[in-house]
Amino acid sequence: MSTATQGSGAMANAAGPALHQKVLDSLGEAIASGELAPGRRLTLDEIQQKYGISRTLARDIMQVLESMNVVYSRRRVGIVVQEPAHWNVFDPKLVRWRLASERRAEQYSSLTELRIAVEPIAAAGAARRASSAERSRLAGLAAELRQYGEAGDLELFLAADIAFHRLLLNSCGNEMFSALDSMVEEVLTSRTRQGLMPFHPSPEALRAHEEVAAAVASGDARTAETSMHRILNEVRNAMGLE
Amino acid sequence: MSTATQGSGAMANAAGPALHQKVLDSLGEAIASGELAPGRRLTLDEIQQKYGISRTLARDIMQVLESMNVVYSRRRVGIVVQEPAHWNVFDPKLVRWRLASERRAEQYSSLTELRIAVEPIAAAGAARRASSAERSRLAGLAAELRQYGEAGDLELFLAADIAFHRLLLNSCGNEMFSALDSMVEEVLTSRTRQGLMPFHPSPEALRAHEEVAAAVASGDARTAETSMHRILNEVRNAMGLE
DNA sequence: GTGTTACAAAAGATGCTACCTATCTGATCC
DNA sequence: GGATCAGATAGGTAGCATCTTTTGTAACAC
Repeated sequence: MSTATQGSGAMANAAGPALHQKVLDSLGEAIASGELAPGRRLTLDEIQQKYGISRTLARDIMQVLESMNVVYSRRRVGIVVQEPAHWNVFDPKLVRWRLASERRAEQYSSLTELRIAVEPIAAAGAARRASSAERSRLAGLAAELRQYGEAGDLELFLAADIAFHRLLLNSCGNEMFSALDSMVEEVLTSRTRQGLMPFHPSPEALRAHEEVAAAVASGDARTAETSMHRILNEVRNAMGLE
Repeated sequence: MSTATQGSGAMANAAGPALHQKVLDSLGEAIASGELAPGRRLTLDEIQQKYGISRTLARDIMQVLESMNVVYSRRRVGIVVQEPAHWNVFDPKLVRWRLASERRAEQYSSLTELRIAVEPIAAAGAARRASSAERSRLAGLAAELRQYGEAGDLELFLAADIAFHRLLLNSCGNEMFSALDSMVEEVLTSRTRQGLMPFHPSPEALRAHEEVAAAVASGDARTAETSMHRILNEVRNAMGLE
């Protein structure tokens, strides 16, 4: 009897290796969107049956959600969706889920405010600590930005803009700032793609990027910071945060 | 034979419910400290035997570490420690592990730079969006700071300082800033306790806290931001970041 | 009759063993 | 040097035992 029913497992296995990922994303999005509201109770059995997965897998997935403080689990009670205030909102998975939900506007505005806070300090850090290769690459990207911006090629402009901001975050010598690079990319991409924040590169923005690059190149932290601040002030105004 | 060895499980079970946590922390600290260097390969079997745990538990724990981008796992290869550049350095668990390691100084300096970036913007946000209860409580905390600071009671001063900065982050209306509150608490606590950054509340700092509270109370975002900046400038100087 | 404590039962996570499968890697063979 | 094959190892499945917490109920006191 102990080995008679083993065969059934093989069938469900056909779904490929990313089963874990799929269920985790599905559950994560349901929570991020509010479909599974805070306080809502789940059980492992429920998850197992809903997604047709094994208990082990359901446990693994819940373990990950618990480690993100998105749910907590207690014996006899089950698995409970946490209040959003407890979530690890810096986890890239959670950011992704929130951006995929109806509430994406809130996530964008939080991320933008975070950029406003972090990027000027990152620019100052880069001016102090970037390698010479990074400094010159930054200047090259600023030149590209002008070129594509004036030519009106939004696609190439976006690519250069992403590269510029990523490089800055990665060369400022603070690994926490560096970890924000993919989120900044997400914001920049979406404001071009989804038109949530229409963007025509203004002469001021182009000039400010060049000033940041120049200040970083010459090691002038204060100017780098204020110039970056100028870039983000436009963003701030465009989003109506002020 | 299939059920003969079931009894052995019960014995190992006596260790309490937090077995998971214990092994996770142990492994996390080993990685954060560099004892398990990037590129180092592990296997589930290894983990199982080293900690005397079951495969299920070992898998759960690795799943969590993988979700933090601290390791990645591939079939036939095993579980590989990631480069620090990929880590989710905003995960509170990871911050805790890094603060527990020999490299805690790096973590403190990253966190301090993050504070310098975020808190002024948070102060501005609070001036715009805090509730009236929050505004008045902030003013009360500023008064407490002066009282305990002048009385020389470092312990009570620390408690009020933590409460002040936490409240500010929690009332600024940005849930990402809010999520940083426990990390700020950690930094404030340690600079008092471990004397890593000796701190005697200066008259300027006391005054700046009051100015932030007053600016938030009156809804003056710009003043709140610059006053908070002044608080952090002292921190910056004290840490020799400039 | 009402409230309070004590105990029993059940629900559900926590942990374990055992198995099979898919996939990658490295060695072997031509 | 390229194809083939064997083995190692995570990914996935099943089922069982245990421990904790809740809840329901019974007994008892007031």
